[in-house]
Amino acid sequence: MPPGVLPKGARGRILTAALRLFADLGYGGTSVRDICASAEVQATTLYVHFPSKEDVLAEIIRLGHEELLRRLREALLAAQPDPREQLVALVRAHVLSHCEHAMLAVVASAELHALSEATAAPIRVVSAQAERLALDVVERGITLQLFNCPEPALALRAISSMGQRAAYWFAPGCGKTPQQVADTFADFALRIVGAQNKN
Amino acid sequence: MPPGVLPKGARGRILTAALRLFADLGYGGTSVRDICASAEVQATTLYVHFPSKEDVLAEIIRLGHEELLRRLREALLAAQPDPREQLVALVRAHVLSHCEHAMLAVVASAELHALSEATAAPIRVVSAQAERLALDVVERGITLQLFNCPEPALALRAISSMGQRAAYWFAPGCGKTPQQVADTFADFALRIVGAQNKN
DNA sequence: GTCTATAGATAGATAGAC
DNA sequence: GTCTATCTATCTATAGAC
Repeated sequence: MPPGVLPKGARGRILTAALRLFADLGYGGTSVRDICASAEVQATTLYVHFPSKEDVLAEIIRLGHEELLRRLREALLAAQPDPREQLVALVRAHVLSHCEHAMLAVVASAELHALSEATAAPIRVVSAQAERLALDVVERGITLQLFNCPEPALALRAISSMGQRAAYWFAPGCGKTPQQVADTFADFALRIVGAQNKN
Repeated sequence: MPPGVLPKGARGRILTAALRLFADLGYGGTSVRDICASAEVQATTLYVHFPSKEDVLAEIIRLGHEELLRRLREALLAAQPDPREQLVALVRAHVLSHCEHAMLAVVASAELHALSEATAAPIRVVSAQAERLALDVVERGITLQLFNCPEPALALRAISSMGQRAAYWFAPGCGKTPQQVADTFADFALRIVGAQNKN
């Protein structure tokens, strides 16, 4: 879990335990009893802090998507105005977030379908804002003739796919550091959009 | 479901219904009763054809991975010996398979963790064979100095990620045909590995 | 907030008549 | 192979004493 967003006490322990179990066994494969046992609270204490098991999942997924959007915004703000640098900054932040908070990213994307449509709707808004950030950068790069990319929408799908899947295969000790993966995938993103060399 | 692999009669209907439900609700979110109702058989008929719900999932996942491997092998055999053509053929087959059998691909990858390790092991072997095909092509391209690719393992991760994720977002009527996606992603793959122009 | 007890529904799986 | 009936376990969620 990203630092600072986790409530203290039983509520925070429940979220942490639920995240780990949802990532391992899936939402449907995890019981409220499992979560409470892992959080070391009584089997019914979850209902003191959340109305239902689904609300626990919703909170985790919301935290996941908001954390990603926050990091993408931060990266874009700190980048030089050159679309190439902006794309590199976005991809690096995207990949790092997925490697460093792999379980959160997995649950946030794989279990979104388990939420009711009403619960998922505001989360989809956050997710759409993140896509918008990247689309604006790519379109500006094309307009400035710095990118040679006939299918920008598919290019974005491809680039975000690389980062999303990293949450599944990346593990500390897999032979790469998150920074190496982020740097390499940022280079791949530049190749995909057909970025001109800087010099 | 790919043609020709589906048994006739109740067993085939059960597999078809289970695939749709696993894709929509997840393995843990689907009950045996749901499957039988959707397959229009009695609630206990599933146990005539399968020892357990997990065996239904295992069969679906096995079919999914074997179908993908079959298509990749076929594509590679039909390709010119130039690593660039081979990579294009593999990526096209990979993307087409994931677009045309999206539910199968989603279930085969997302629910693999729901299988016991003993059941998953032979399926992982099939999956490893598919990776091997692609790795051999990329390494040969590097050896022949047709590819400029300092991180071949990460390049393969990136390329397979594009195709895998396509199963999630692609839908008939999304504005692209499977062929368009396949052609575009094959081009992205060439860009990622830094393929030299042919002329 | 934490405990025991338990409601009410549903899960996977089985038995046996036909 | 199909049906009815059902076993046993487990699920989410609630009630109420402390």
